[in-house]
Amino acid sequence: MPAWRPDMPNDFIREAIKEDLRAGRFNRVHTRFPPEPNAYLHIGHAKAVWIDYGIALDFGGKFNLRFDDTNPLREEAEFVESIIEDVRWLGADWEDRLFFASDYFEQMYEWAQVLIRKGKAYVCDLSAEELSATRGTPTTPGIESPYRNRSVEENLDLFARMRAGEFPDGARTLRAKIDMASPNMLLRDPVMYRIIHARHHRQGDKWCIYPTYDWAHGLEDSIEGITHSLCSQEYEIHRPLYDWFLDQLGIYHPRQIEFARLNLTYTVLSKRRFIELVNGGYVDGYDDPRLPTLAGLRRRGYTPEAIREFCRRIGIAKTDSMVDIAVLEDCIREDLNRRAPRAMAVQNPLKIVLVNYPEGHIEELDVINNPEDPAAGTRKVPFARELYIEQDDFREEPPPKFYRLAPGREVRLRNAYFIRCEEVVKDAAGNVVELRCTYDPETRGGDAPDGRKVKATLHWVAVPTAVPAELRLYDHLFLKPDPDDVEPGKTYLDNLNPNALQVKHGFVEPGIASAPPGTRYQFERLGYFCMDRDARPGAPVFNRTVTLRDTWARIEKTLQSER
RNA sequence: UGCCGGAUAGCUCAGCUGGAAGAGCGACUGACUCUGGAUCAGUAGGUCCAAGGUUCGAACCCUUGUCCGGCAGCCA
Repeated sequence: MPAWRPDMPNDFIREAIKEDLRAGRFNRVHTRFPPEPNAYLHIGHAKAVWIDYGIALDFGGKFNLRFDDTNPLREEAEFVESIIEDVRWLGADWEDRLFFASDYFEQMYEWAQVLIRKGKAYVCDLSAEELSATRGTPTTPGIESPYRNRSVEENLDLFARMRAGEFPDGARTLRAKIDMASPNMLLRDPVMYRIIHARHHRQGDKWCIYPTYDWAHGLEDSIEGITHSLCSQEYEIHRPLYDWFLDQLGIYHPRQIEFARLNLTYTVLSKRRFIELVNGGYVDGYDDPRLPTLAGLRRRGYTPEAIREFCRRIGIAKTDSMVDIAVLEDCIREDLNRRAPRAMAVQNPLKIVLVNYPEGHIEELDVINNPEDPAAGTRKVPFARELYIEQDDFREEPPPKFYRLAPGREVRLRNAYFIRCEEVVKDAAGNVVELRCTYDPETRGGDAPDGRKVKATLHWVAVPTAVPAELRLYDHLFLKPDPDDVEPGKTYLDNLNPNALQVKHGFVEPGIASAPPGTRYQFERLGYFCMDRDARPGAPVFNRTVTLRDTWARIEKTLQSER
């Protein structure tokens, strides 16, 4: 019996595997992740990958990446590449075991002949419509096909001719002969092969009959020596079929175990809906940072570490679950708080002038890169007479509990000086366009020698060296936790959050303006940001991954409701 | 009406072969503070869907009921 990590999670699948090992049903662990190459992976797939790979890791076993490419109508090589990239990015390692179900087609064909010879499969001439009509309903049995009792010889001959391309699409199928009255409708003589004259992304025109999922999947697992075939809940009712094919063939028999698929609040996790959102122009492609695709999350600034931590926290459930997206956000905050260097950026600039600061002078201030990580060191940040601060950080008539800048009030500029607002400059329309302030040279670095305190610290960027930056502020894609929570006649699209993306034209400190795409920062007091691939050197574009945890906003809300 | 799952803290979920009810998030309280939005610490919370049964002992096993989800592609 192999050793396993003593500190591994204690979920029901790992328990089942331990039991299999104890009982001698298997003496090793080998899992696989079997995506169909017809879409981009999303966070739900990350959960599956991390269950499959994590279990292999915990039991000192092996893990395969296998493309389940049995339907040439839907699959494309493009998706093979993106899926490989995503799984590798997540951190799962399949070593040299990258496989394609289509490589097993010949073996599957031979096994199909075995079933025909055993009288367990037959060629059926019913059309798709006829087949559907004779399948019955969940509560009434189906009707047996008139072709069900063809001779073995005739079945073998017709099956060979199906393969040879003698029949058009849909003309015939190969069906398993099981039980048309089974309460499990999947056992009512399911289709094993269908005729599809289409070019396969790897097999080209070699085949015109293609195996269905139910027939193929167990065989793929068997061929690869998988021990535990882990899949999502919707395949539970397929398990009898999975077992039936393997038992009839008498070949090596892996064990299928199902877990609940992931649902996340304020978003959707379905290929079909991604397509609708992209084609409808609601988002800008499959790697749009508003989408929970792995490509989108990566572009948004999520790290593989955060996604793995998320998978660890949500665990493995048997029942359908809806996970609060706040858990995912907490994971990325926790990770980035530790790792992301701090920087200063202003989203909605308000210019201030320090009237007692020398004109034309620029000084370099030493600033700590990450208070959570002393090893991150320090950097120089330029300071000057003219600065940008956040519009929200100034109120001409401050409400109670507003401790930021206001006329006559003193605050600290982070890592710099105390400043006091002396004068408010407005345009003809009465809008505040500039603040004239004084600074206290004695407070350089941010502390007053006389020990006086200020109640607020503001972030800022020096005007002469400020670099204009596009800041893309992302929020939840949908307005409601459950996007399907709609009135009759409306759809989930009516719940789209129109402010899921807000573009701001702000400024960032010069030192970060040319960082390569993918570089992550915490912009002090604003949130975590990640350089987008649309950026050009000197013309930065930052995506907001997530805001800082917003305790103050909650306090403010309760204060307001008390009044 | 058939079959298969499920119901545990405000939310989302763990809870192995029966042996003193757990986590994360959220909430609340406090500490600290040059991010009043960070960080850290602590507190509260549950008729384990209901009723009955087996047992020395049941969240767990059995029965019945209630409610929720899934299943009628030649998709995976």
